[in-house]
Amino acid sequence: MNYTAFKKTISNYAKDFCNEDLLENRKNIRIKKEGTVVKNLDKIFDATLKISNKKGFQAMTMRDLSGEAGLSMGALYSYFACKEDLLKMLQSQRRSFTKKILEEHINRETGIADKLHTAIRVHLYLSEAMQPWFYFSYMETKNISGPEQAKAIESELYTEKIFEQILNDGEKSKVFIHRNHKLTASIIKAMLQDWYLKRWKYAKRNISVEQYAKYLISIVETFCLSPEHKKMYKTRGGNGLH
Amino acid sequence: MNYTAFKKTISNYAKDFCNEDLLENRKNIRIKKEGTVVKNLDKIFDATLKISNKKGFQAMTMRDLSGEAGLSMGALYSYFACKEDLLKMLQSQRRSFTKKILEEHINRETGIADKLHTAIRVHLYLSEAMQPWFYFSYMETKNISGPEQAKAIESELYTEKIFEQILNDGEKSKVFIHRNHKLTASIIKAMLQDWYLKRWKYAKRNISVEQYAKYLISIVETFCLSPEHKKMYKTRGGNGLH
DNA sequence: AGAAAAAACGAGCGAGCGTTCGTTTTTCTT
DNA sequence: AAGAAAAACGAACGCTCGCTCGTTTTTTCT
Repeated sequence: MNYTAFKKTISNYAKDFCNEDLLENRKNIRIKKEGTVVKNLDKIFDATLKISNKKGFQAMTMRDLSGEAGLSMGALYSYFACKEDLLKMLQSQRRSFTKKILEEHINRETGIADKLHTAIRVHLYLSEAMQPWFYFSYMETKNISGPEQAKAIESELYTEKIFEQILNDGEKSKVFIHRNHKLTASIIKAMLQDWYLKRWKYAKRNISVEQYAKYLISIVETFCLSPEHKKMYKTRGGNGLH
Repeated sequence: MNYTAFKKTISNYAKDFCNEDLLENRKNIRIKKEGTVVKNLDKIFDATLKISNKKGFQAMTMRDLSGEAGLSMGALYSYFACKEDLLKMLQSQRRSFTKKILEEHINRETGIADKLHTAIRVHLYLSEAMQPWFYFSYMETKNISGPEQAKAIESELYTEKIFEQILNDGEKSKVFIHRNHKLTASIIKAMLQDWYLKRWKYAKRNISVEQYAKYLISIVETFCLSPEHKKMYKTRGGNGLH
């Protein structure tokens, strides 16, 4: 699946998901009409990401946010109780969305090598579609309160575990050779993160998310795929190098 | 060279270097005795990194810093004019030190493959020895003022360029195969950065900097080394896999 | 259209920030 | 040991922050 197709499928998905997520925080929001909440929370979240990714969440003032979101100070506080709650809402919404999409795509695949491809590709596509949030989440994790920080770290390790599991399963069925899979999974995660942490760099060099995905997959396969499977894969249409 | 040996050589180095760097900012420091300046700036820098890496530089108050460094508010302001200047001093000192050490080690090597090994290894060792600063520098870059931010980005691209150059030279002399070296250099950088950005993770798993270096080198070589050189290297004592 | 409900508004509050400077303590000099 | 120079001190200042609440504007309902 290419990136354009992927983006279409998730933007349909996003609408249903948003309403679902709202129910949890509904009690803390003073606004009655559902439509208004969705519309304005969207503006608020976008503005938060835009400002925070420039100067940091802590340095963003509520006056900055008011200006960028096009809502008065008073209006803002109809949607959340305090600055920290705004962050909590934003984090929990995006995190559960990301998890859901990622799992669905991986579970759809049956072959081990395909699972690895898909995990890498979908993670990259997700981080491309929601780059501001992925960047934000990475950069702000250490500045947030204890319980929230724990959730962010757990989420990070969870993704890594997915890769480790795939590599372990692949070794059992002789698709991958023996390696330190925990370490390889860490390194895959690091390479995935570079895409959304340094987007400015890749944008300037005109490297598309598809190209990056291909390259990343080729590195991992060169390192992990067993010799027999390397050959199979080559005859199936190259491994995307160069 | 193992990490312990490396650390010894740079701590000797650091003392001379510190005095050298002082001269630049000497005019803004109200304290006369050189020894006092060196001692207290060290305390101030350490405290800054400790607090900032917990809650962010912007969130660190001068009262926090005063407490952690063991100096009064008034005393602090004898060493820098304002909070932002403190950051500038810290950044310029550590950045030029890092650059110097890295270059010296790489230039000492003559073989292309050795240059690649050394570049990876020394960068990892440096980031291990100065982990708080490397972490700080990465996390705070986006929050600092224009000119300082530009220097940080330039420094990031500079290191990447070193790797790209080595890979290009290596392809010419048939040590490395043809790849997109710019992209490979990016990815090497990403893997190096993961070491100091997620040290808590690697510490918990008891992975030493030497192990990580070995693993990283093996990934890069599996991907880049030409078939003939892969064989040569294996007979010379393995490539550190598993 | 007019009344009631909902949403948006923004000046103002107290707390806490970066920074200053008159004073006290420590160190050096003779 | 005493006076001078250097360094450290910390209460106080002006300003900006997160957040509130009485008021105004917009939307909904009959």
